[in-house]
Amino acid sequence: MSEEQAGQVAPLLKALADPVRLRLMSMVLSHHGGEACVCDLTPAFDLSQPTISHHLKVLHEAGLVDREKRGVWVYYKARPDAMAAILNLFATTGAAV
Amino acid sequence: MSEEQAGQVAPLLKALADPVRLRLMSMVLSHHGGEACVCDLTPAFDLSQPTISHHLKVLHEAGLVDREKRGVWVYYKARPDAMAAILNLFATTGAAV
DNA sequence: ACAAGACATTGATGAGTATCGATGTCTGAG
DNA sequence: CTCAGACATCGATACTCATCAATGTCTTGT
Repeated sequence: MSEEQAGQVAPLLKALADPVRLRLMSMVLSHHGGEACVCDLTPAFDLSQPTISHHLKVLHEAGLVDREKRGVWVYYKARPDAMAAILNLFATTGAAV
Repeated sequence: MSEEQAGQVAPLLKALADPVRLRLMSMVLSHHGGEACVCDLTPAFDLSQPTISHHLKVLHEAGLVDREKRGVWVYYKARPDAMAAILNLFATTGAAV
């Protein structure tokens, strides 16, 4: 794998490489409609609301989730292209095992 | 995904979530016999030998690679079970996209 | 025994990060 | 307009990490 490709994919993995963000991502993916608002996610953790907000921001800035404000609530949704990039990484590189 | 599962997989991703370690892993996987010695890996980077040794240690402690000393050289090899754990993560969780 | 080479470990430093409490911003209800 | 609630941002703190130079540990060749 090229140095450039590694530099592109590593930030995606970095954003996912946290138990909280991994669960957040999983919850967003498995939620009805593939999206979830913060109020759905926060209660599942023993963490403060600003901390969850921080983790969601990390996922968003990595390009893993989209953000949409509807009324009082903010909904997060997985970005298929980012997920595909990761799947592609392990499908090609990981297939050599 | 469960809190326990997240706590198990996150360290694996964390170990891979670095451009240098991603390339190291890729080089090990694509090398002849699925293994490579440090002398094969170090020259590919513009980093000091201790730094490469450090990254290999991180991959090893995460359980992603095995280590074997043969003569003067140390060979690193990917652990199929760890790779499978990651593949499984994205095959199940990521399939929902 | 000695020297050289391959790799690991140590110690230090600067950069990044997870977390919280406090505070700010927006939206809908009354 | 005012108030309450949902979420983000800010500032601070403690912790982790990537990197290097220096040094240590083996192993092989002479």
